[in-house]
Amino acid sequence: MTALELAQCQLGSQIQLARGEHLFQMGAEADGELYFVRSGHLKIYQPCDDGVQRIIDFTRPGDWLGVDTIGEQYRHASAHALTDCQVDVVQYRHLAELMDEEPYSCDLFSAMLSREIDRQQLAAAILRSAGACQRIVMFLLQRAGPAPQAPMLETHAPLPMSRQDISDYLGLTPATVSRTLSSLKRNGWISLGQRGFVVQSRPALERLAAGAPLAIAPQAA
Amino acid sequence: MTALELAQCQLGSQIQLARGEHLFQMGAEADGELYFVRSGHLKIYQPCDDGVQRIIDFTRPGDWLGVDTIGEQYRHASAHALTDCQVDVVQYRHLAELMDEEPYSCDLFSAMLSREIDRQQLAAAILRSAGACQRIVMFLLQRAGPAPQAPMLETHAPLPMSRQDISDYLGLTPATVSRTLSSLKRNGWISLGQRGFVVQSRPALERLAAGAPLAIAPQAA
DNA sequence: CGGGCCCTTGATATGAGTCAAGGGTGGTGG
DNA sequence: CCACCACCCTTGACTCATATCAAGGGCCCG
Repeated sequence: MTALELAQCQLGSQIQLARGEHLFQMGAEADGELYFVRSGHLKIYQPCDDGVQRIIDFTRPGDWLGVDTIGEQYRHASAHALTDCQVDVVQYRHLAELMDEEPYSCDLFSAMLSREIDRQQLAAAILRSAGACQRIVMFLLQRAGPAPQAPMLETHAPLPMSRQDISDYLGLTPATVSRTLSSLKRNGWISLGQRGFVVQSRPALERLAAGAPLAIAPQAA
Repeated sequence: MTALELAQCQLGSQIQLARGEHLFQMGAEADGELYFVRSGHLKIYQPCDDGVQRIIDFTRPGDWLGVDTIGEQYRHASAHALTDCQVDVVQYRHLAELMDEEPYSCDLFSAMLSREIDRQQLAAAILRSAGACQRIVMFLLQRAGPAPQAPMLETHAPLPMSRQDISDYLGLTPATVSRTLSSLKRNGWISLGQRGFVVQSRPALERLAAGAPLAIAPQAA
């Protein structure tokens, strides 16, 4: 991964995206371009026929984009900036050349694609088996990242997408997402800010993610 | 793809699996082995804690297995033969060497992984947005493959997995799957055999897959 | 021929969706 | 700088699809 980062340091040009701009649109020429997100958040979605959009994924800094379109001519989805973003553009052709020269870069790239497959399989598994509350809590824990060193000090995690986007991504409705978040807040597990949240009891959330039921509105912890 | 097939022709050893055998188990050493299914059907699943198993995927002849574990030490899932199978074993290391020598083989491999990512994204999108009937019909259409040349001649498609497996894969219950299949049969869209089915009205199924509602038990076509 | 397992089917329960109204927040224009 | 407006978020009541529970039947295997 380090090598890959270095790779795109040298090979890629950089673009700035303002909130609301598109990195690419579904159906556009892919041109063998991959993207590496340096900062900011994007959503990947397919504009569905009836105006509704199907959210495929949200990116975080350090993610790659466009890896589902290697060897394909046209983009399968659109990428929309939820915040201002810095994105590196990397030609797949350049990576391929690098892979010819550097012996291990090919392994790194394959491993990256492989991890992406695994990530998608995990997401699908969650959609198959988990209920609304479980999905939402898992989503929050993913966004919050790994537990901080000092257990008392929980960090503020950004949540730059709309409830509609979240619900679409999780296969739910905005109403259900809102209700569940409110419940979590009422119980004191999390607190909600404008465009972010804070985990206040990671153990409780992990219990919920593991399948524990969520009481509707009791005060107890 | 042709090149990849050729590749594993020369590089891989072949194994025979009898129905019920495992190709590999979750947690086993991956050893950088990939698999190419020549014939037969397998299911990929994760043995969940409570004995229930989470179906990740079903393979068909021509599919690759283990591509989610490149660069990982241990398997993330188990592969179980639903029928007798012929599987080619390919060392990732050998593929990597091939990629160093043959200029385009690297592109083919990347494209294969990329398609796999896309496949998983599509599966997740279906789980997010489609109801029970839609999921089942899409599943059947996938299994049936592309429409045959002679529209009248619909072929018999195998369905070697149990209802439990299907329902788990689609995020439903065996009861719902059974009910829906019965409805489809009653309406004359499909016919069901022991371990397979026949599409009798592909247009009707495609309407359903596109979102048309399924009447409960009318006789009309 | 007998037994177990899976599939089918019915009745009922429940989680999530739908519809709808009210409130907060951010953005825009005066 | 303030006020208005639009959009999104929240919350409630109700509906509906799908899960659950349970019983009966058929197929395959021993």
